[in-house]
Amino acid sequence: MAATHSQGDKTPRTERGRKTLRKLLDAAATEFAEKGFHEASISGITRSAGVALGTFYTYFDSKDAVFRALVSDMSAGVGKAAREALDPSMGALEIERVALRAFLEFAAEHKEIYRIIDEAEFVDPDSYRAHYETIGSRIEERLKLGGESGEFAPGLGTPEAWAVMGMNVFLGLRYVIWGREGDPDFEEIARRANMLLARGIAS
Amino acid sequence: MAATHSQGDKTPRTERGRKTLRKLLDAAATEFAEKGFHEASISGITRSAGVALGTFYTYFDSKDAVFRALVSDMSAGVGKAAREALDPSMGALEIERVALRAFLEFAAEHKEIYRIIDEAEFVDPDSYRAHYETIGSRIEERLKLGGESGEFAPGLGTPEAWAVMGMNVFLGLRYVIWGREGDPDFEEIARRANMLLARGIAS
DNA sequence: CTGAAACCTGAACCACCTTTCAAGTTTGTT
DNA sequence: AACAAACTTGAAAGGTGGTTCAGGTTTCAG
Repeated sequence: MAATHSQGDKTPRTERGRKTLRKLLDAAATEFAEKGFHEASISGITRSAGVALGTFYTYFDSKDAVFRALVSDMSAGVGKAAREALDPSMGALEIERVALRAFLEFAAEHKEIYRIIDEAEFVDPDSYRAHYETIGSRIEERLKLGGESGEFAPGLGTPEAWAVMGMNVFLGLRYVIWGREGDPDFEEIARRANMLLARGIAS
Repeated sequence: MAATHSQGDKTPRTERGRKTLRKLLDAAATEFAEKGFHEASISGITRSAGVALGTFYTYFDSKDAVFRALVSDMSAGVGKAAREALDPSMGALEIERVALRAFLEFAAEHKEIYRIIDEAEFVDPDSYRAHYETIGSRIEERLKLGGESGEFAPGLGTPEAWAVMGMNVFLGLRYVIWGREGDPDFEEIARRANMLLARGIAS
């Protein structure tokens, strides 16, 4: 997952190099999540990684480059986590419920990731867009599959997929990132969202 | 709408002052929307406003301050536009459809606003959160009203409200901000989202 | 008309940070 | 062991842009 960055030829060739790169990526994730892209500094990253300032440029061409590397790694991580939680033998509706619950749990354990991906809207718009279009396509596919199996209405498409994605993201924002005392747990949230999805809100 | 900013005592006292402040706010909105908060510069703002650099500090304490002033003005603008499109005599479901269509149309005409409010997540997190919590509360209220009138299921609350808000925001992102050739029009989007809301997606 | 307050000006100050580089150290291969 | 390539170092170059300020101009109440 950390192999295909294809920027010049900065890939480390020795064990020591690989370790330093890993330290830099971890430090960068923390630094960017804590301070945001612009407040974060390379010297902060190298300090917290325990290497000299110049070492950074052995592995990355620029501040933007390390941010981009992080976004694509993390976007891949989200996708992987979602795929692993799902089991094609489940019913279509059940899949959506489990996907949302898995998403909420993943978000809760990786809040940094979400701050970084959100900031990509401004620092690296292409990756940001690619991230949501990939997820949207995956949801759309699931909806179409559900339509074919007869569990979902026929004719569902991109608008419904983006509606579902928006639901999920905003429930994550409200109940994971901004969660409060006394909020319902993730299971309950996923259940209610699934109810909305299944029957709508009309009486 | 531009009266309550309460930062120190920088409110203009003469006609000339009010005009300069307006010019600065307009220029700042354009500059921030085009370049984003960090790439935008005070000197760019004052240049495009046609005043000297130092004049900026007659009206704002800092770059952050002018951004905050913009966010709260714009957040208020969004709320106002939504309220004006709605008519309490409409059915509860119809209200949601019209609200979404109005939101999409408003977003299409004020794309700058959305870039600025999104960036507030990083520059002015409190305003960002306040923005969505206000909108969420308003939706929740509508859902509860619909529940009382018997048009909606009883027991709808915060999770459903945030789900609806997320739907709307992401449909705006996909079809307004990232709209493509051949996309369905806003009326069609609102109709499909409303269908999902009414009956869900189960067959 | 007149003086004080409001407003405007733009050069200079200043703090901060990304990026470069020449010199030194470590690693791995022959 | 010995050498080249990989890696590390940190001082300093080079920029940027927010913020200040002392001095000038405009406004407006009395």
